[in-house]
Formats: sequence, C-alpha cells, structure tokens
Amino acid sequence: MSLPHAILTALLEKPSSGLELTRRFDKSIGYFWSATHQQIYRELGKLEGEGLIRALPAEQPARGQKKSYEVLPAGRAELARWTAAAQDPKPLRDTLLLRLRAAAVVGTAGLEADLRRHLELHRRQLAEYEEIERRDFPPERNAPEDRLRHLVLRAGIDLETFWTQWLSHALAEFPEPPAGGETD
Amino acid sequence: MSLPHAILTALLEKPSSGLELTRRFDKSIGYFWSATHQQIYRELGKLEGEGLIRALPAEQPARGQKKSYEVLPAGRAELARWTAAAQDPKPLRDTLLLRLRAAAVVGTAGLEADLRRHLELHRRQLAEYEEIERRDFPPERNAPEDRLRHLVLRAGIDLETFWTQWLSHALAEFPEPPAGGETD
DNA sequence: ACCTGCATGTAACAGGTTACATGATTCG
DNA sequence: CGAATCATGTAACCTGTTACATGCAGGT
Repeated sequence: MSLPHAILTALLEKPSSGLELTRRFDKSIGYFWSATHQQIYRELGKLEGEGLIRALPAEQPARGQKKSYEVLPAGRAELARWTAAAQDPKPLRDTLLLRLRAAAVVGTAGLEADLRRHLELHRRQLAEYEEIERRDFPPERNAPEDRLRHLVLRAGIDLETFWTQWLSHALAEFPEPPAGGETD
Repeated sequence: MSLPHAILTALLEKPSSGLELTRRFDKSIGYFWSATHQQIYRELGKLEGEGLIRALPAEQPARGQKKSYEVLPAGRAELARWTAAAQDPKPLRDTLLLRLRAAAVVGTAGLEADLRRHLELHRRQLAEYEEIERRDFPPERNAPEDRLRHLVLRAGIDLETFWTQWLSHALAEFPEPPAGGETD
C-alpha cells in the first residue's frame, strides 16, 4: 500500500503525465521507491477511479495522447492520513546476506567476484548521492523546508556507506582462508 | 527466486518439516529472509516436484502428519550455482523514507510518534543481535567456519546501528521547526 | 510511405500476504 | 467427549515483473 502514496506525493510536488512520473521514479523518488511505467499506469487508473486524482482536461483521451493528472483534496487527505499512520518496519530481506549464509554450507566458490561488483556499484551510488548533496544542500543554505528532503538523502548516503564498509570488510577476510563447508 | 534457496540452505543445515522450517524462519534465517508457513509449504511442494529435495519416509503422507525433507544432490548443486551467480542489488524500497518525503508536502503532523516507535524497535533489535554476537561469537574463538555467519550477523548489527542513529538524528531536528508545507 | 521515438496501455505470470480449512494429538 | 494445539495445506488477493500491443508525431 505504498505505491499509490508515492504517486500522490510525486503529483503534489508537480502534476505530471504517466511518462513524466515514470521518469521521476527513475530519479529522485526511485532512490527509495522504484516503479515501472506499467505499475504507474495501473495505479493512476485506480487512483482516478477512487476520486483521489483527476486528469487535467486536454481534449483527447486517445491512446498516444499525453494525459496529465493532479491530486484532488481527497487525495491530499489520504496521503496525510497515511503519512501519520503507524506502520511496522518491514523485516530485512536481502539476497546477498542469504547467499553468504548459503556459502557457509556449499562453499564460497565464485562468490567473491560478485561481492567486488556489488562494492563497486555501491561506491558509485554513494558518489552520486554525495554529488546531489553538494549540489542541492550546500552548508550555507539550510532552509527549513529542505530539512526533510536532506534527511532522506542522508539516509541514502549512510546506507550506501554501510554497504561499502561492510563489503570491504567482508572481502578483506575472504580470499585467503579455505572457509569451511566445501562440497563434501 | 530466493525463497527456494533460503529453504535449501536451511534444509542443508538441518533436515526439517514444514513447521520446523517456519520456526527457523522466525529466528535466525528470518533475520534476513522472512517467510510464512504458507509460502514454505508451497515451495516445499515445488522443490520436491523438481527433484531438489525429498521427503524422509515416515509412512503417513496424511494431512496432520509430520513430514520431514532433506536436500538431494541436485538441490545442493542448484544452491551452489545460485550462490555464485551474479545478481544485481535490489533498489532500496523503504516506506519510512517515503513518508518523510510525503511529510515535506502534506506536513509532519503525527509522524514524530511513529519515528519514536521505530527508533525503539530498532534499538531492541540491535540489542538482540548484540546479545547473539556475545553468545555465539566471543572474541576468543574465531573458527574459520564461523566467519561467514559472523559476517552476516555484523551486517544486521551495522544496519540496526544505522537506523537508530539516523532516526535519532531525524528526531533531533524534528520537533521545533514548523517544517514547511502544511495542509494549506 | 516508412522508421524511429514518444506515450499509453494489456496480458500473463511470479512472489508474498491474509484468511480459512482439515486432520492428528494431547490434555482435562 | 470437547477444547486446545500441532501440523499441513487451499484459496483469494495484491503487488511487482516481463513481454507485448497500439496510437501518434516528426524526420527522411
């Protein structure tokens, strides 16, 4: 029950068409909530049916025609309700940790290369976030309306920092020891 | 495509029935890959059909009868293959960050209480992990076959540490400022 | 006229969640 | 015998993923 609220947030920030939303879900919003265009169109239809958003009139409701949406008061109310409602944190579900645990049983052969690749990917993501921070939140301007957005970005930076450090640590004690539990 | 491999790993560590697996997915394995008993039974059926595991014979295949499974060689091979195969990290998808971004638009009313609750939950989880670390991985015994398991636990500890720190930081600059973008 | 790119969709499927159903065992 | 508990399962649904379909606009 989060995708509709992600879309409401995006549309409140700026009314958009499906494709524009898709583009924005590949960038800023997608940093913590990704979605494909198929999901977005499906959800836009639902939200419109529920009266939370409406299409801006542009005459043609035809197929290849751009169609922009804006949030209705009911949509804003629903988003505010959802934002304030108590929600339990979802338990972690991470493939890489699972693979490490599996490697303890079937052996580590071949795993190291992918760990290195992940490390490189996380380093790149971290650099990208830090670049955004430099650009959008320089130390001097600390406007209160930026605080929440900066906080979200900090979470991204800290998470990528965690992954790079943890992967470095993992790789450090990886290559040399035979690491128990081979194919027996 | 991870649940079957989580189950294979669990069964290699110790052959079990569906319910026993469910219990283990509420503890150690569930710390990074959770699953309900419905998922587990469904997946056990599939894995058996594919010849990766088999039921230990106990005469009754009846409904209320315990049924234990063990991993076949094909299952072990598949797990080794999957563990070594390259996989892209899944993009982050976090509700709390989304709610913060939404709060930047519709206002922060009511959010703070749930942030406090999350902080408390993460603190508890962190304490639990640290307790496990003290119990299972004391500094003196550093057996090589424990290394990978310890590494996985460290990831859990570091992640919970991140959340507690980030949430503390978030709450610190939260209460006082009016935080732009109220219900207008 | 044709091709490429933009834009909106449909369909089928896989994985996860929730609610419920059924049989066996144990304990009062 | 009845209730509680253990154990295995079914069914319906929701979300997310992948592959494909359709219409329009602009360039050559």
